[in-house]
Amino acid sequence: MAEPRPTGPDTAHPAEESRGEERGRSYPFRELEAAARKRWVEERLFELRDPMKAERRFYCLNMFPYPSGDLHVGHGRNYILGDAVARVRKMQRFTVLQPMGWDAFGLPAENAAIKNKTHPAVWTRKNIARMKAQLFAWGVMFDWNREIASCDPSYYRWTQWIFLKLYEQGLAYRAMGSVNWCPSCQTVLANEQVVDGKCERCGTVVETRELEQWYFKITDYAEPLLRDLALLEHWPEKVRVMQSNWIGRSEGASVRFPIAGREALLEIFTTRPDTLMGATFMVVAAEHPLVVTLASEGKLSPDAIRFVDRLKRARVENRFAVETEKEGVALGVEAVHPLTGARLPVWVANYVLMGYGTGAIMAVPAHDQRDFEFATRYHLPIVEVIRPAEGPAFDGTAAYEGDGALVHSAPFDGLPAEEGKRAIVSALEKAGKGEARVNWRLRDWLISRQRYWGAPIPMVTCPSCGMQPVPESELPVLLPEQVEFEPTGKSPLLSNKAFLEAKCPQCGGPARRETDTMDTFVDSSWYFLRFLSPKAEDRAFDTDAVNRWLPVNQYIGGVEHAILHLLYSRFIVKVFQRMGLVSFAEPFEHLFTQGMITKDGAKMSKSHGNVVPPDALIERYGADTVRLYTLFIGPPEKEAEWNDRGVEGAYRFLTRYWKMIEDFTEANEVVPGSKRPQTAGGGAGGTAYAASGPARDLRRRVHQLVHQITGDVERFHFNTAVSGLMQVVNAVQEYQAQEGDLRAPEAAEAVDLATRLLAPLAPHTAEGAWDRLGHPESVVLAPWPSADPEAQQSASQTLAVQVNGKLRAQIQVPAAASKAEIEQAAQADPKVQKFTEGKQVVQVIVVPGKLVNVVVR
RNA sequence: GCCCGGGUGGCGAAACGGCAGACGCAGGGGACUUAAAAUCCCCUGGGGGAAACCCCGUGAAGGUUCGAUUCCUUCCCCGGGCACCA
Repeated sequence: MAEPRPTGPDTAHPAEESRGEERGRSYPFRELEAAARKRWVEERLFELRDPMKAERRFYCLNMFPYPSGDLHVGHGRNYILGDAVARVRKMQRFTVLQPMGWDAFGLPAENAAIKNKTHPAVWTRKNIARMKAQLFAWGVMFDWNREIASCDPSYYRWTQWIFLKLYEQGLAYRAMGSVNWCPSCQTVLANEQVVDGKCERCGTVVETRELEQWYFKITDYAEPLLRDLALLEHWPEKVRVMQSNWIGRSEGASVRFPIAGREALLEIFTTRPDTLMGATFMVVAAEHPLVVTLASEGKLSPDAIRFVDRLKRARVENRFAVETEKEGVALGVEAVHPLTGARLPVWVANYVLMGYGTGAIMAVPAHDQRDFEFATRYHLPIVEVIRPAEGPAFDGTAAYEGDGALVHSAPFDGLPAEEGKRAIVSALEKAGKGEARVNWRLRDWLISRQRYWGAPIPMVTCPSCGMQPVPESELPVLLPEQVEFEPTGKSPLLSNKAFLEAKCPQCGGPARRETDTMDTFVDSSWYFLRFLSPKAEDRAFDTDAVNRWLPVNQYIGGVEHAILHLLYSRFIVKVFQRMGLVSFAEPFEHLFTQGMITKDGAKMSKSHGNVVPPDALIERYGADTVRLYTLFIGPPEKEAEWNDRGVEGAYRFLTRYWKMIEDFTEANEVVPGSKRPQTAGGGAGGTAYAASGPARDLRRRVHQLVHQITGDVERFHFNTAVSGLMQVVNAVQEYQAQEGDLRAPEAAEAVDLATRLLAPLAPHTAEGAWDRLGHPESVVLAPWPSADPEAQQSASQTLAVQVNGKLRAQIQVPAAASKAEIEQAAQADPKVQKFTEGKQVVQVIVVPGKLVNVVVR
């Protein structure tokens, strides 16, 4: 994947004369864009040479894409935002790393390959070339020397190495379990890849199967993963909440109920140990070991057998339907209450899930609505044990789930619920029947896939030594080229004999290679570390460079990765931190999730037929127009509707900007690319500025806008930054209309500032303008302007005057006017007097620089 | 059900508690042109008025405040996340 030369893709457009269209003439974007990109590549302006030499580093990262083929304008938003941020930081004198890579393993390549009878590698490489050319055409500049692709053996070798490290730590294990099975993709899926009971990829309803699979023990890290969300203050609140919900911590108690007449214990988890004395029966899930044991002993009633079978089948078909009425069957066994010794019947029911807690609950119908409904239906006893100090208590029509004090719970009667919890838990501890416990919703990460296009899991099974990891020195375990990858439900790698045969690393005897491949989320959980040493052959990543450059300063991507990718990446980094391989706890400092771009109210997709391809737009208006419109369309974190007419507006603006540059250079006889001394620089000293008049007004306005735009860019408000730039050009135009030319130093300064502000947003046009303005250096290297606070000041100020909060007049006062003078001027205004006449002025509020409010009665 | 967002002109949207609608799109009028395109100028939230001006207006209703699109309470609608989670 690595390019030997520091060049962009060779499909870049040559400067081409516009065919018949008048557009290209007044604003020659084709020539400008070709020349600018050529210059950036030739001058290697976007390459990070030595990571260890960077003084002020800025790591700007876009989530690397899956190479699915053509990019549309929605994808573009992501890269345009990142590019704008990177360019601003560069102008602010940061050493910037903005790399790009390809999340290149995965099912679509395989499916496309099956359809088109090509190899997934061929399809993937073709798409990468295509997408790279598109990115280049957008003027999005990455450090292509650092390009990586997760399907490249030089990369997945280290994905396999990571697997081995996790295996060494006991964090990778193989186990039997209920797994999500997609019958269409013919593979297992992680919990995170199942959305509304359907396969995230293809939308097929997912089935549950009992299979032996590989897992990463992410649950070991549940606590730090949750706790450290607090460190991510620069992440959107929304994403942190989603992660927090997904990890799902709940505090409560683990309680063991002996089963009458058996050795077995029924262990449950509850968040309400205070209601222990109100437990009147027990419920287990259909898949619970107790049910399995009873079935194998032939002790299940025919009713129970039928019920359990039906439930299991229903779960396969529609296990996510919540509206189902609560149903169950008594198992014919009894649990013994750990504190009272009471006998509680054990039921199996549809509303208890094996996947959470222990798959068994104590039912407290008076204080849990689900238990209440079940108890009512099957006429099970209900005991009230919590009663509020005031207000409605349990009344027999619905469960009371609120707070209160314990009743019918001797010897705990009268205790407030919180104290009751503690007292009951300690009583359980004393009796050896339970203890306080934290329960997590998070499950282990299922990483094996029975598909071809992924990194092979580096394990072998030896008939005499058992399961053995492949030694590091033998990595990578290469993915064989010759396989049948038609999905059969079994790994395609089984079809390649040569691949299957391995040598046992322990005894040297014949062994069999693991044929599952890894979930592609493993590939993407560490790629951001690889960019610092993308070609290293002796290690996954360079610890020193990574410690210097991470956490990533700005990570940008779609909110659809809020859970999966971001959680896994955080997990892997935490594992590495514990191993001493990295010195930071979190991989991404600032996270920005951009909104989707829709067309005709829907997400762009081939099936909707509403995809807006960028190529024709770039051909017609130029990349800068597309960039500017994309940034202007709305707040970047929000969804936005694409509007072709809006593109015209951006084009018109750039045309006006370009006319401004031409008028300016003509009026001042500037020679492009000359070393002519600059007319003005951001607040350059020694330049004589007019004290008043249109030139002074222009300067003030422009400096105010520099201030505004700098703040906008800092806060990702690119839409208002573009609007601010439009106002700069409008101000210059108005000035020109008034004064007739652009020869004043204030005009020169305005043109200079406008160009530097434009540089990150419409970089090609700004580059061309910068050259016309006489700068020998690229605008990429120009300093970001700073607003002169003094220039923003005005000699007089316009204040709004309100009477009782209603706007009534405008007054002009000197900037230095005192509060008393302002009050007086406001009350002297005839329009104000109209409303204050005959009334008593109670109070006058003066907001400096803004308004005056005269309060009358 | 719980937790996040969000509701502002014809449209995309602006607005540290301080002049609601910046900037742009669309629309209307005009200039230039034989004409069109492009470009430039003016108008463009609703109502009243000849005008000056006045009244209303940020999903709804209340509240806090000299002043609320902004803060608080309740409710309605839209988008997203989680969900028989014990």
